[in-house]
Amino acid sequence: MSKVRVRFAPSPTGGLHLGGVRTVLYNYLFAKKNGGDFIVRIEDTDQTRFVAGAEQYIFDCLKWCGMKPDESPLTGGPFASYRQSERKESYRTYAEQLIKDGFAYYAFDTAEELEKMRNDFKTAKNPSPQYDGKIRMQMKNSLSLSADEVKKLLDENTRHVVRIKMPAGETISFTDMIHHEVSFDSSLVDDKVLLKADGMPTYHLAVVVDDYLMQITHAFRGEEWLSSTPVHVLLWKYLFGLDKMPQWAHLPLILGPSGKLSKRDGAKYGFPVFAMNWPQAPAGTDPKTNELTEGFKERGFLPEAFINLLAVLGWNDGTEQELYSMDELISSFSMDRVHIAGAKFDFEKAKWFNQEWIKKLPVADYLDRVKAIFEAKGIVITDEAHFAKILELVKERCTLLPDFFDQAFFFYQTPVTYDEASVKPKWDEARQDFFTALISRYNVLSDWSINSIETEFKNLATEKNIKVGELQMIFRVMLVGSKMGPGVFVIAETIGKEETTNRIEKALINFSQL
RNA sequence: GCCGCGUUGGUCAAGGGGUUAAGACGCCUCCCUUUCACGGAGGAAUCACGGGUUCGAAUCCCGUACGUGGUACCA
Repeated sequence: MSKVRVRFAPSPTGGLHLGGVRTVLYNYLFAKKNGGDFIVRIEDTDQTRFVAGAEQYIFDCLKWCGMKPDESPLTGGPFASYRQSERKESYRTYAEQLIKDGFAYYAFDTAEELEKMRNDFKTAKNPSPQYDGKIRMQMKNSLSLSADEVKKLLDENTRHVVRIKMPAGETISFTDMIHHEVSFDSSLVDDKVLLKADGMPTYHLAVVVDDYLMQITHAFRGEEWLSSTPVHVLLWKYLFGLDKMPQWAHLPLILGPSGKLSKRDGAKYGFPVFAMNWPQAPAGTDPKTNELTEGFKERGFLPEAFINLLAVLGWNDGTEQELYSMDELISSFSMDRVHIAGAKFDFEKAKWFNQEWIKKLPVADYLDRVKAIFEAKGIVITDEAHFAKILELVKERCTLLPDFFDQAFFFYQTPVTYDEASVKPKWDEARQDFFTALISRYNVLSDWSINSIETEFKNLATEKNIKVGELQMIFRVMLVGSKMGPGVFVIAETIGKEETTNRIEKALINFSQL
């Protein structure tokens, strides 16, 4: 038996969104689990919507997520090319063969004629008439026209497409790894276009031919493809034999808060829908969408968290485990535990995954990204080891990467404003006296460690007969500006003796006005 | 309209004839901490509806409703 080969086939007409990433992920996990190959091919047959740069974008996303393909347009491999536009000729050959065998036919109808047909046959009961067995003899094609007429049209290079001739009254059934047995009545499926007038194949012809040529064993895709699977099954039967057909798995959809998750206006939900920023909106769409769409990466997600949350949205291994690394996913994943029903995406839960991964991973893993956030806000990090210590101190209170700035900026910036409302009720001469004395004590403190800083503080409080608790709160506001952050004495230790006493002094001046 | 697929708390979900119907997110209360968070202990909240089958149904069957996908020379 041949090795497992799965493929992901994005079309470069938009960003790589949640559903797309999860589809890749399940493909990837299945391939890795079974020691097979994971290949990526590009479905760039839709010239009018093709977006330059999209291919690179998709690969950048996959790379960020940790899913490097074994074969792809960018990595090469034995079945190159992996771009459908570069395989154009082979599709034509197969289309001609189908016609020769009586499974397909030429259709010469123009766009106007098709539109006319749809209008003429449109009724309340049938709002969208199909080009199917019931009406194809009334259209302009090699079935309805005489052989001479067809030859003439062909000789004159009349624009035409190739359509599949759907049989009447057959039940087409197939096995899906998730949905199990699925069947369709062939009379209800239309004569799909296989080869477009420009010579490009449609998805229907291309998947079948490419899956065959690239020896794909398992084809996993979104559930939106389920309805067109009968066409693909027939094509396999006519062209290569059902025994060579890959195993199908139609993955459940990821839904938005109200209905389907749409790629367009990703801003609508208040959370990203793309893996990474998608720099160009698809050509030909609403100019309104032509703005920068936010990605999970840019929002401050860790790839580990992003992969993890997507993996368990539609699959679980039956245990209570929720946090999985990529390696754990590979060993736990199984297709038969993928859910049938679609799942609503919950951003709150997504954030929880990120928070867990921030806590779980060493800060070194994301230090560079956080550093960039600080530098973008004007804080230059010169001592990375010190920076790492600070991140370690605040990591458990960060959900998204940008939170590190909000949680740790005060290590680098002396407060300019203070939470006076908290200090004012407690502020009096005794406290002022205490902190004035504290400066002198700290100035002569030889061991600037958290323990001695704290001991000195508490000793002085005892001497002055003031409760330590409220002094700590005031001390915190002096150092941070507000009631936030890790333990006060850790903060003092981290910013150093000089900065600590400076901040106390500065606060003393401010508080004297209270 | 037609065809396909689906339906366990607000969300993700386990459970596939007998369970007090797990767990997680979110929400609420309390503890810890005179900051926030983390952590800990609790709480509210669920089998879409109607019929069967069965001693017994969230689980099996049939309808209905609702949701969702397709119905393009888009993928």
